[in-house]
Amino acid sequence: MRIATYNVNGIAARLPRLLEWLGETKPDIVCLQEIKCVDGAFPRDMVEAAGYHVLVRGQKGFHGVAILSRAPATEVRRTLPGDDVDEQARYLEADVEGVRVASIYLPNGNPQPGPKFEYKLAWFARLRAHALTLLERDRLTVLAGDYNVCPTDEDAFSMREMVDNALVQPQSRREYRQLLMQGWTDALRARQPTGHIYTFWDYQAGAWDRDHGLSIDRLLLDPLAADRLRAAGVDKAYRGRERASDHAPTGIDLG
DNA sequence: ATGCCTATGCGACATAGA
Repeated sequence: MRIATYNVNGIAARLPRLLEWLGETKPDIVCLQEIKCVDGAFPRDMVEAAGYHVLVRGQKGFHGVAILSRAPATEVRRTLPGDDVDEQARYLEADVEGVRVASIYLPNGNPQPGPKFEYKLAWFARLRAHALTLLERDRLTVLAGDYNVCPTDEDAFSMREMVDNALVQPQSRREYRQLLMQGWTDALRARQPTGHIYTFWDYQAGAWDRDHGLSIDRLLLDPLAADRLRAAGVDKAYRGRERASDHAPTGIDLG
């Protein structure tokens, strides 16, 4: 079973790329982030015609997540517990063929310090609390998405350029490390312990051509899923295509 | 030190992204 995560940076602008990628790589489950549209504006018909069921948690203009699946999906929750007034569409959780999967769009947190950074850390803490309850279920679980954190210096092209960025701050890294320590396995790091595994290249300053990337999109596996991990990788070529997202699709193969 | 680039919204620039 192939499970992938893809921050599309606007589903309207990215639909040709998405359909192309679905047709060429045929993932079973896809977690999308930054669809940037309300539920009703998601191009459901086109995606269904490509052979996928669609769950959407949208928002006007910003953020927004979705889960696509070849098999029917049952929505489990569309908000992260712990804040009744949080309006931002950053979380969607579903069951697909016995796999619990979450599409996660963690807040960016820039500029830091400031309220956006505080929101990021608070959101991270809420995710940790909920992730613990998912682990306790002891079922096949995959938390896939844009975590907006570079856990180590190796996950950023330049620490000098990133030093003030929310993605590399000790507080952000601590939150991510605490999440992992619950018992999750970072699929890409499990398959490639050292070196760059970039998933994002900024549109600006020729970042793609210079390979100035960040490793921020990832799939976290519970112990049952980790036991079945066969492969993990970044579909890097899609970042270089016409009108690409600034993120590349990233995925795993579970045996 | 700053902007670089891209997408969206009721738009003719501002905001957000990372």
